[in-house]
Amino acid sequence: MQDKEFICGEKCPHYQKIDEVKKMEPNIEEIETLSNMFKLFADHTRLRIICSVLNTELCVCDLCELLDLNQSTVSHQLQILRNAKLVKFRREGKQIYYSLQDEHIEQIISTSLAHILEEEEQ
Amino acid sequence: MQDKEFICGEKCPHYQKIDEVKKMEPNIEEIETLSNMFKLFADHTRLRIICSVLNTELCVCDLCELLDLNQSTVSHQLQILRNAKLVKFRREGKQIYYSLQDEHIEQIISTSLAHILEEEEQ
DNA sequence: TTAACATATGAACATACATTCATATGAAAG
DNA sequence: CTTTCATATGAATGTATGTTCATATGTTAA
Repeated sequence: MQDKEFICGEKCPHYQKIDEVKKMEPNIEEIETLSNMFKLFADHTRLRIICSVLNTELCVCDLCELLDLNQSTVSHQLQILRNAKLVKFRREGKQIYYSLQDEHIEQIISTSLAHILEEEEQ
Repeated sequence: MQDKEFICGEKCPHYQKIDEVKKMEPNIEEIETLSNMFKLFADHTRLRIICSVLNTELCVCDLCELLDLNQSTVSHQLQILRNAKLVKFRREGKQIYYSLQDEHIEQIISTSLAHILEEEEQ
C-alpha cells in the first residue's frame, strides 16, 4: 500500500467528506456480490445467452444455433450462469431447457439497455 | 464453429422460437456497448470508486485514502472510467476532483444494489 | 526557477478467464 | 444392451487486464 507521506498535505485528504462517503458506501461483501453479478453480464457471450432466455426457455442446441456458438462454449457459460443461480433448467427427454431464474435480472438488463439507447440519442 | 451435423435432430433447433427471440434481441453493437458498460462495473476497485463518487466529488488523494489503494492504481482506473465517460473531472490547484458524469449510472448501481439486498433476505 | 506536491502514464508482471478440443455422462430408441 | 443423440466437463491455450514500480507531467509556493 501507499506510504502516508506521499499522500497530499493537511488540507487534501478531506477526512470529513471521506467519513461521510464511508457511511453511505456499500460494504465489502456487497461490493463483491455486486461486482460478481456485473462480471456475469460483462462477457458478451453470457450476455447474449441471458438476453436470449429473457422471455422464453431454450435448449442448449437452440442457443448454439441462435448465437452461432460452439456447443462446448455454450455449456461452459451456462454452467457459470447456473452456479450463479442466474438461470434454471429442466430436462425434457434428451434436451435441457434453460430459462431465467430471477426476474430481477430482466429488470436490470432492460433498465441498462434503456440507458445505453438513451445515450445514443444524445 | 460447429458442424451442423452435430446439432440435434429435426425437431430440436426450435426455429420458430429462435426467430422470435432474434426479433426481440439487442443487436451486436448494443450487446457490445452493454457488456462494455458492465465490464466497467465488474471490477471491484472501479465499482468502489464509482460508489464513492456517486453523490459527491473527490480528489484522487481522497480516493486513495478512502479505499486504501495505491495512487497509481486509482489513477489507472480513473483513466478507464474517464475514457468511458463515466466520470468527469475538474482541476482546482494541484488537485483534480472526480465526480459522476452520468446520472443514469447512479440509477443502475442503486437498482442493482437493491436487488442483491433483496436476494439476501430470501 | 527550483522544490515540493498531486496526478498521470508506460512497461512489466501476474492472474483470470473465454474458447476449443477431446472426451465423458446421461437419456432414449432400436 | 448397444447405439445415437444432447449436454457436460477437464485440460490446454491464448488473451485481456488489474496492479505495481518507476518516472513523467503539470501546478503551486518559496
